[in-house]
Formats: sequence, structure tokens, C-alpha cells
Amino acid sequence: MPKSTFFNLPETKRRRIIDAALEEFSSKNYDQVSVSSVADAAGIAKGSIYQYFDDKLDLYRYLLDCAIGEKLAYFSDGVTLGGEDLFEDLEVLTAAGARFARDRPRYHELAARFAESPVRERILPDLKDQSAAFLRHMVDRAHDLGRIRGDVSPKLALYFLNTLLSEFGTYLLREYAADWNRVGSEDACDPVMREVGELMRLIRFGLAPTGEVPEDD
Amino acid sequence: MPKSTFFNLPETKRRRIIDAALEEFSSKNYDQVSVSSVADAAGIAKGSIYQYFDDKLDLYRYLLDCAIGEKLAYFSDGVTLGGEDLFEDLEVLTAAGARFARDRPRYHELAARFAESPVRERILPDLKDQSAAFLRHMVDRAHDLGRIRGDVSPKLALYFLNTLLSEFGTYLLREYAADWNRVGSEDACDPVMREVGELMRLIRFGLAPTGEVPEDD
DNA sequence: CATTATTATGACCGCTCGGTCACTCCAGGT
DNA sequence: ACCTGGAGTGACCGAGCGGTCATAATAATG
Repeated sequence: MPKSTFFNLPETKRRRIIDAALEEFSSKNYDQVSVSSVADAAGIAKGSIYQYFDDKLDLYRYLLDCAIGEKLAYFSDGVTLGGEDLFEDLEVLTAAGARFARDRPRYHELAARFAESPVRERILPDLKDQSAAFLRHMVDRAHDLGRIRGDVSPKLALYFLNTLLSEFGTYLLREYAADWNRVGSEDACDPVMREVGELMRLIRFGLAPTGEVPEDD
Repeated sequence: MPKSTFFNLPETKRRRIIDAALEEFSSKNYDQVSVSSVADAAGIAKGSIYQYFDDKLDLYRYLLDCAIGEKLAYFSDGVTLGGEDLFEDLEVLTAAGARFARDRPRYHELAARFAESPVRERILPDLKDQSAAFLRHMVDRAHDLGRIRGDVSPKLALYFLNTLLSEFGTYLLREYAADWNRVGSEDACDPVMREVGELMRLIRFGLAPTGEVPEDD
């Protein structure tokens, strides 16, 4: 946790430090980021960083907490989960993740980098497992309710969903990185929301033209 | 490129070095691997590494070349690509990737780690783009031939396939890491090949129970 | 203004890393 | 037995890192 000194800082300076650290940690891996570079980018001395944080990991963890807080805000809007329809729930999840990536791209990149990084084990050893466990629960229930094809193993279905959902934000940022209109955050005309809908149809019905049907095997 | 000294080495010693380096570079990121640790694992002095390779990157690149060579061998078996049926080609690709991951897990891990690593830009700036460009070509053609639903954008279809295929090997290793029977490399009873078939059905027909059909939008 | 408490600083420390090099070792030719 | 040249070695170097600390600057207090 940051030291009290950090929270006593004038708002503008605190923001400058957060932004500088966020810029660094969202564009490079934890080990590639040096405390000096963050200090330089924030326009302060390296020693000052240690007035605000216990160590490099403390700074990083604080940034992550901010990111998680922001992200949760997007997900807690859609409190409607656990419904009867798996695909409706999936769409709510995907849309929340997509809006987060669109509105808070640096935080998204930070979180994505973190998920793949070796430091993860030093902070949240099982973050991935948590989100995967949540998805697994949804998949198993849908399987029992017969809302997904009976002949797909839940394990593979979980892989299918987990992979597609967790990479989707990065895909959106890559494709729409340039200038997209940040208006209409839930508007169906929003290109991002159109992509979410398209992805959902791919997940439900696949790539094959409508009418083709799986033969038994 | 390794120095001639390396190729003059007795077979067993060369293998010991390759295996040691492979073990290190497949389990840690490039920057986390130290030349000393490789030397220790191989039972030689650090200075000796520099008798065989120009520098650390040279050693790493050599390993990658080995991995790519091995992998290509698996893919060149299925020379039948470019056929009429996208899904047949996809299955050939996926099966080759799956067999590679199953038979050469260390090489697979090395390649997977490389694809996400910052060193990639120092060696093959556009490796991902190559494989993506290949897939894009297949997707575009299938789109023109009407072999995939007309209402999915090729860009998203490319994301869909690229993500699912490139993570699939890692999924297999995670799920079957323990003891699987390495016999029957193409046998349909092989659990790995069963998974390939299942994944292909997911890609074609999605998760929804057969009979459900996408409404227009 | 003087005194005290708090914050800011960059020189410095210990460590690890990639890479070098003077030296040793050893096989084979004469 | 001697020489020679390639192969093997580990002490060593400079650079960069995370982290510390004596000191300086600033703010707060009376």
C-alpha cells in the first residue's frame, strides 16, 4: 500500500505520477520498467518514489488496484448475470470488457500485460483461475440446462470462451486504436458494440453458413 | 549463427547444451534467462557459451531456428492446403499444430513464449503477421466462395480463428500435460485428435444446440 | 523570525547481468 | 619430447538495476 505521503500529495502531482507509471507499466513488462524511468517521466527524483511507495512492487500493485477498481465498475453495471440464457450473460460480460478496453485503454493494457506476466504469481497467484472458474460455472450450468450442444466437452467449451473473451479487448484496441468516437457507450450503432454482437453470433453459431449442420461422429 | 566450434562438438555434448538452453528458454522469458544458468545446466563454463555463440541472442535465435524447423516439418506433411474447403484446411493446420505441441512440448513452449516476447521485434518483427496473413488469405477466399456466413466481417473471423488456433497447443499441453499415450500420432482415437475435431465443430457450428438459427439483425 | 517537522533529492551501495580475456589444457603433428 | 593451435575456463569489467540515506529545501508552528 502506498504511504500516507502519497495521498497527501496535491491532486495534480499525484495524477502526474500515476499517469507516468501507468504509461510505463502498460507499455512494458514489469521487469523492463525501471523506477528511474517512471520518476523521470513524472518529473521527480527516483528517491521520491520511495517516499510514496515501499518499493517497485508496491507501486505496481497500486496501479493494478486502480485498474481492477475501474474494471469492476464496468462489470458491476451488468448485475443481471446468472440468468437462464448463457449467451445473454456472455454478451453482458463481453460488452463490459469491451467498454472498459475502449474507455480505459491504458488500464486494459496494464491488466492484459499483468495476466501474462511472471509477476502475477507474486501478487495474485490465481487471478486467471478466478475468472476461468466463473466462466466454468456458467458453462457447466448451461450444459446441464441443455443450452449448449451436448456433444462439446465443457473443458473445450471453457477454452473456447475463455480464449475468445480474454483476448477480445486487445483485438478491439488493435483494430480501433486510431480515432473512434467515444460517444454512445452502449449504443448499438457504436462499432465496438457491433463487434460484440458479431462475436456473440460467432460463438453461438460458428463460421459455417446458416443451414449447414454438424453430422454425428 | 553458431560458430564452427559448436558444430565440431561431439554429438552428446552439443545435445546437452541444446537441451539445457531449451529447458531454460522454454520455461522463462528471454530476459529472465541468464547465460550462466544455461552454462550451469549444461555443465560447462559461462565462457564456453561464447566459444559456440556470438552472444546470448545468437544462442536464442539458434534454438528458435531449431523449433521452427521442427514445426515446419509437421506442417509440410499436410501439403494439401489451399483446397476448396476452408474447414478441411483449418483442420489440417490445427492437427499439425496439435501434434507438434504434443510431440515437441519444449519447442512449442519456446515458440509460444517467443511470440509474446519483446525480443520478437529484435529477430522476426512480423512473425505473427505472417501466420495471420496466411489465415487472412484463407478467410478472404472462403468469404468470397461463400463458405462462411456472409454477415461476419473477415476481420473478426480472422481474430476468431487466429486466437483459437494459436492458443490451442498451449491448451492441449495444459490439459494433457500429465501422461498421455504418445502412440497413434494421427489416430482418430487419440484424445488430442478428438479435441481437434471438437474444436473444428465449435468453429463451424458454435456452441448453440443444433437447430437454433441466427436471426437477422 | 526561529524552530521544528515533513518532503525532495541524487550520490551512493550491493548485486546481477552480458560479455571479455589472459591463461590453462590437451590432442596431434614432427 | 616438443611444439602448436584450437578448446575450455573463471576472474574480471562496465552497465544498469532496486533500494538507501545524509543532506537540502520547504512548510508548518509558536
